[in-house]
Amino acid sequence: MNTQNPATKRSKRHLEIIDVSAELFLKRGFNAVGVAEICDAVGLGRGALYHYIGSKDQLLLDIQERVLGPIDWFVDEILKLNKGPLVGLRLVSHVLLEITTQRLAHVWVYQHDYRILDGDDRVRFVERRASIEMVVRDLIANAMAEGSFNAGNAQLRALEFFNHHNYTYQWFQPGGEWSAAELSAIYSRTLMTGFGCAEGDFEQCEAISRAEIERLEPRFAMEVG
Amino acid sequence: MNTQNPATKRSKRHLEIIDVSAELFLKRGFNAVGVAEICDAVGLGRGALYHYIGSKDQLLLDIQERVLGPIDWFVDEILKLNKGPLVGLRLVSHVLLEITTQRLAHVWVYQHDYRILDGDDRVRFVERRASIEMVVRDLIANAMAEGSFNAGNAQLRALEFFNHHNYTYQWFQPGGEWSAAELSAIYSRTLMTGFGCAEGDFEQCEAISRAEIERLEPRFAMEVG
DNA sequence: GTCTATATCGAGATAGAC
DNA sequence: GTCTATCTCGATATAGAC
Repeated sequence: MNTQNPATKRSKRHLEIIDVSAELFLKRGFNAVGVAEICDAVGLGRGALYHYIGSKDQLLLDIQERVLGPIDWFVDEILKLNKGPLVGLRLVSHVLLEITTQRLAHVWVYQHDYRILDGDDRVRFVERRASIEMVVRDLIANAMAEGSFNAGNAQLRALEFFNHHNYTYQWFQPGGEWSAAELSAIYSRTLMTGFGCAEGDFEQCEAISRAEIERLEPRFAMEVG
Repeated sequence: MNTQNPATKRSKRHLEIIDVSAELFLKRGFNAVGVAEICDAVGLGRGALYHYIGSKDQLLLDIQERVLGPIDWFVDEILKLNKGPLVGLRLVSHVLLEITTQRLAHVWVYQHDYRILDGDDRVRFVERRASIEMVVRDLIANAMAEGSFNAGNAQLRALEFFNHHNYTYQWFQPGGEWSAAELSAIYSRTLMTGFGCAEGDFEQCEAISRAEIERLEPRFAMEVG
């Protein structure tokens, strides 16, 4: 498989197909769902479907883009803000969980079916993922340097950070007991305290972060919607 | 798909096929690997392969058994030990990471391809997984009750515990920087401290746990090997 | 136990009328 | 843009000789 990067603006219909497909892939995985099933779900014949999607593999890339696109945007905003490493981490936590909950099906596919990619698509995917991981690692290294966290291996701490967030899609239930905002606050407290952050520092970080989240929210909603 | 539960003792050859298959599924997923490829990898024709595996779906169940079997065994031992909730959690952490690192390919398949199961197989799988989760939730509830952890929602804390552990297979590299034992110690410290556990309590738990791990190790090796 | 040949099915994708 | 008919391929599984 080797597919072009999607540069074109997608029609409303195309977006609908992408989102419906993600829901189908969620249940049994990308490979187990046939294009016939997608046709039924969106109410189109084979010909019309292929007119939009190009290929089934391209559909996988489009689903991934709807995960990584908003995250990349938000992470850029975080770096521009430059409010210190603790706030930075708290905001990364926020965006990871917002996407997990708002695009749950897409995240399932993103996390599970990327192994189907090969060639340039695979390379691009891995690089993009690595760049977000580097941002987190650097934030953690800065938090250690300024004394907010205990000294330690920043790389391993970053892996712990992603562990803690990236498994959430496995059990999260929309309309259940917890919202993304609540989970982010709880996860961040557990992690930062566990990394040696003082209570007072965390509370201060929490207050600043909440204000920034509120400020960024409308633009983020535009980006995701 | 609906497959019988594997009750029979498996031959050495059969085990080899199961393990080689897990390695193949690791890279591109269960559905993307054909039986032809498995035949090539183990050096058998179709007929001989099917003589051992019964069906490709049964292979999936056998792989899962090689993850859940040792975990169930170890968790039973932990409950029999009854050394308090902190030690219990520390030992669950240990076994989860030992299996993740010693059976990395199997864990990939276990985590990724269980959605292919349906009917009774799916039900059994989910129930088995839930019973381990309940053990952890109860240990956490006990830790809260005895004051070792801050008060809070034990269910959510259990989800955080599994988040932190169960994503490790995604990035763990055999022969890399960290061993399962090291990761377990680090994860447990992060989580317990993050859950409000005092340093001293954790150190005491750590000492007891290490002794128990050493004591159980030979029998665990038998179980896994 | 192991082989080869084959049955049977459903997959992704395309052609070409409308 | 959308449809139906069809192409081509590779999948799991089985049959039956050795």
